[in-house]
Amino acid sequence: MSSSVVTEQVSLAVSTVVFALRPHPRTGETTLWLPLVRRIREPYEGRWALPGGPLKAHQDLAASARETLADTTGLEPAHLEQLYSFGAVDRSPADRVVSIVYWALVRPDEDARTTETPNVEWFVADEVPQLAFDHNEIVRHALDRLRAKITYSPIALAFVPDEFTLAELRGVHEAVLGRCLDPANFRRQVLAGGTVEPTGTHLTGTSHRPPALYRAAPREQEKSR
Amino acid sequence: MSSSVVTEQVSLAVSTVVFALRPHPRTGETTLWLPLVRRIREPYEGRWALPGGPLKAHQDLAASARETLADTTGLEPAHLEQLYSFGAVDRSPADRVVSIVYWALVRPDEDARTTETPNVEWFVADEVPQLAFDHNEIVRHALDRLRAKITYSPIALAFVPDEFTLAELRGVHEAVLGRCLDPANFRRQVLAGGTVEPTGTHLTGTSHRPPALYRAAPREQEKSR
DNA sequence: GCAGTTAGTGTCATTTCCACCTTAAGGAGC
DNA sequence: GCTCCTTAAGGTGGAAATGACACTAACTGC
Repeated sequence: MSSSVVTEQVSLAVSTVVFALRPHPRTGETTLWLPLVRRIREPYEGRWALPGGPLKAHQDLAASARETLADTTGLEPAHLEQLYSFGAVDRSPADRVVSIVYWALVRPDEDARTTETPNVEWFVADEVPQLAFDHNEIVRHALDRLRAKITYSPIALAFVPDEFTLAELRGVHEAVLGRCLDPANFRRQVLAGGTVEPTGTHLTGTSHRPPALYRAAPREQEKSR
Repeated sequence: MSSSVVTEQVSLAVSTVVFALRPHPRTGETTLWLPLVRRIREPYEGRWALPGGPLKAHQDLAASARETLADTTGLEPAHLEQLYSFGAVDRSPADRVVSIVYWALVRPDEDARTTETPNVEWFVADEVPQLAFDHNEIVRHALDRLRAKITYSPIALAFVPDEFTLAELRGVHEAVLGRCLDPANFRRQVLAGGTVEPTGTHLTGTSHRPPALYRAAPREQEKSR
């Protein structure tokens, strides 16, 4: 009977898909990257996997995601949001693990502060190797969500510094969606949305017409979902 | 030490918010209802709560939701989808419980087959009493999601029988959104969407012009999200 | 046949979206 | 100084989607 109690055990983990923007190693275009952690024990020892860890009893879900991120990669993302929970019975070979997965966005300045260790490495999001568990499926899920959400939500702001030009913001959209956007129409849409406001200053030293700087507008309410 | 192991324990439950359409007891307009289960032990003994139960080690998440639904309410929903996972440390007084919550839609025919017991009762979704745990917040979350999703996804089909008139389908949208829709514009949008196809037959015996019957079109691909 | 009721179509004004053009404002080179 | 080049910023017009509403069609009940 005691052994059946052990097999009835379901353990709970929290993992995170972290996205940052960096130039693609071959094309040079900015694209999505994500950090992976090398597994140092079975199952899937040696394989790359999403950063994560077991949920502690005294910790909220998002707090757990933040902690393991800080511990393993040194990152403190600007945006963190629950993605989905994965709980297929056979997703881990021996034991039963349910993973609550978050996804996060980090700014370039934060991104540069990543801990560099042999067991943490960044990959182009669309070219990740074969991962441990069902993590390839999870990454796919996160990419789909990010690309869908950027079209109707101002999350792109989590990718840019406090003050930014509309061209920078457009660059984020273009990198995420993987296609060019009309500068004029993009400008209109963003300004009409009311999610950004001009700082009144301009960026100088650009060898062409200086663009206006903007910042995130104080939002009155944010739809979670 | 052994007692600290006990407090480190996190248990995992799966609950479901089930929606069905029924006439409002006062106004008579069809509105959203959901079944609640009376708690028969502490904590929150006697309070109403969402149907749910602990996750078993051999069961997928959705399967667990289906099973507890069948056991407690006798329902087999036409649509079942993961909503969100709730894991605040203080959401259950004594122990630590993380709930993975699904939401479901049932057709009227299925709805009528509900098990009637003193411990299961249906409530108007916008008028639920104070519930156990954070279940009021969860219901609010599910309502928001349903109302958002019905505007860009053909989930309304999960509320109607195999063959239906466009007026019925429009009634579903109106009940969920709580406002009237223009019949002409609704028809155009639905037909342009390609999610339904005419059966070629008409509904007879209506004491006015017989409406055409439709069924769900075989969808090539469905976006999860 | 006529009234009443709902199904289904047509129309038109308004808005949004999208492609593209024009002008503005700087620096670099001469 | 002037011209060239590059990017910012705004304007324009056509296509498409949206929404309000009029109109015709088909049936029942009297």
